[in-house]
Amino acid sequence: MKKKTTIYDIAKKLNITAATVSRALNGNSKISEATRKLVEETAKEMNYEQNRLAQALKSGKSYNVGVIVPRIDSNFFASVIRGIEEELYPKGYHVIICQTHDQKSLETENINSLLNAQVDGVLMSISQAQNANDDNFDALIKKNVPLIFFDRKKDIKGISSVTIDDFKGAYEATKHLIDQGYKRIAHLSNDRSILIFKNRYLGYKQAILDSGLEFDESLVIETQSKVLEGRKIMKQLLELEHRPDAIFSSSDFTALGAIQEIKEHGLNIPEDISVVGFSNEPFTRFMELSITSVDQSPIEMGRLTAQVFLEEVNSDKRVTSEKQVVLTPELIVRKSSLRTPVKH
Amino acid sequence: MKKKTTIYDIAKKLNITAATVSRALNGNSKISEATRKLVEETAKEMNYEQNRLAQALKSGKSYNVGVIVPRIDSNFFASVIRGIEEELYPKGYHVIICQTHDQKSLETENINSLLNAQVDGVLMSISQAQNANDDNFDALIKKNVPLIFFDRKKDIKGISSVTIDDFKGAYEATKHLIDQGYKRIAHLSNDRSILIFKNRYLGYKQAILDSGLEFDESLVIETQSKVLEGRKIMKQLLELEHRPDAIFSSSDFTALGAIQEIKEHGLNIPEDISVVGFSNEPFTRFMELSITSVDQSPIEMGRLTAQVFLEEVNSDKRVTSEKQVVLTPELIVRKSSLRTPVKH
DNA sequence: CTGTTAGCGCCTTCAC
DNA sequence: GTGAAGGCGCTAACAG
Repeated sequence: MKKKTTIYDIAKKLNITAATVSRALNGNSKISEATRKLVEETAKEMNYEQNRLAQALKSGKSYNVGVIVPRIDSNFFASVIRGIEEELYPKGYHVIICQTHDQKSLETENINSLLNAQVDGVLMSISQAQNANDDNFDALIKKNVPLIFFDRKKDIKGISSVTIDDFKGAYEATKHLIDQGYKRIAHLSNDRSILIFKNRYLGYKQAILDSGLEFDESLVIETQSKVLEGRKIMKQLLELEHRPDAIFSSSDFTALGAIQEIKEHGLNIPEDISVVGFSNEPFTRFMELSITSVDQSPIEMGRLTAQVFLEEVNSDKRVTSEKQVVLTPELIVRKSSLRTPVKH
Repeated sequence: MKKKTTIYDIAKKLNITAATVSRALNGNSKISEATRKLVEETAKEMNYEQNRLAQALKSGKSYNVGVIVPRIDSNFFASVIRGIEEELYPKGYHVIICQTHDQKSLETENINSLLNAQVDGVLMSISQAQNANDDNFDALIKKNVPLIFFDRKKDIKGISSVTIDDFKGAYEATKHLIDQGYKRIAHLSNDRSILIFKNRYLGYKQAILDSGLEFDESLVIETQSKVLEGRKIMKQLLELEHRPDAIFSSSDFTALGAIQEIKEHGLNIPEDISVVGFSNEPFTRFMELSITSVDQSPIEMGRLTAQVFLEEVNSDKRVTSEKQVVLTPELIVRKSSLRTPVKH
């Protein structure tokens, strides 16, 4: 690597000290307009660029934040990340992205690795926990590294979070099905130790109870957010003596799998069985049979998460009580659940 | 943040110097087994962790590498990134991911930003260039920061790359169509100043010429890798007096758009029009009408890219000639192009 | 307003 | 084998 110019080089050239150069470059108020200009010009002339590593060492801040998600190849997480970046880049922060692939071991590894890299904070969506994995967060909390959950959170005292109102989203999705006349609505759930899935389940349940329909726990099935899992589960449901006439899935991917299976069994959607997903992944719109889903405004979620982080990192009092931001979901009705077909 | 223990703390406790501690921890040979053990134990005991910022400042290496891609919410790029991570994490590197969203301005911004963060290298897939954007790379090259292209590359002297044989992939895809008896094959291309698209075009063209069919340049259309673009273009093609009977698309997303448009016009796939995409995105498999596509083994591509980076960064002679790794693509035949339907 | 000094945490000669 | 000293590049406290 070519030798880079430092503030000393500038100082020497101008017969002043490095400190002065530093001050001039950092907008310190106690500096003459003349030298400031001079320094700035010379800096540009000499192609000076601040060494962030040195600055980081000095300040103890790396200006890197870690973002941990289950995976990045879903539009939802990719969009949240985009929102985070949009908010953080202008403030000089970089984002290090880690994927857990829903494995606890990777989650642990990622956290340690980020800690080791001296990140200034960690924004994360937790992975599916085979068992409680709170110890993963302990390391962060113990070191007082700002931790903020988005979407998939756990309730931990003092930890802020940005989520959507999953209960409401699920409630409305289920109510939409009920309003259409469906009576036996199954719910494809997911690991309910993760709050979003728990809340979607509760919203679903409440909608059913509120409508006076019978709530049948056996129609609630926990699975993973994967197309093939959706197929597998749907297959079981179709073999039921008294099969469901509608599906509310906590994931678009499982919903897609369910749809495939339903069609393969020669049934029609939404006439025989109606399907609603969750997340509003782009493919739900692009399918020939477009899928009704719940939008989570992921970019907004990312921006808000970043903002909460910035607030925390810029406040000295580290004992601030946590902040819980909750976004409102939006049901997007499409063909897969609408008995009177609409154009979309 | 709680005060972290440094090598000085360990030194003080053991009545030795920080230098000795450093040596013990770094596996320096000239150190007694006794003190090494002692130091290691005390380090663990005191919860010591190396401050990577300090080490970075000292060594001039940040152990961060930048990865720049057009977007991360496509399975292809997400998978390449996964491959890169798998290779780099064990070596202590972190990956900073940047998206260009195919905008040149963002590409420039990202490069500068990464440079500013003192990354040890940049692995990138270039964005669609409205005009030549070589100056973007100049900054990197000038600073002697290892730059490695994957997938979307430019031919720049001294810059290594990892790609697949796009010509071959396109040739085989086109040949597959020809073998099925299709005679008027259109090609949905993309910015051909990017080599992958140029090569896919050339492979397509060669397959047609080799088969004795007439090559019609008007059936080659440049567009963007987006579903809606695919629809738009397909609409135009369908209005042609002598419309094509097959489509070879350089992108799965455009292929999907084309398929939607074809269906909407009441035509059958693959009977009336056959469609082949490129990239083997998961949705091509999951569609009811599964889409024939060309697999690019993205994870492998990521791993190889990372390996090339590691080689470069670990060799002193910075004037090594570039390395060009080329992977072999694989055509995955599915319903959208196979006249005798198969199960998939 | 600007110079001096010191230190962030680590590593690497150079001595002994 | 280990200690002493200096420096990576920058900034902040203290002088003046």
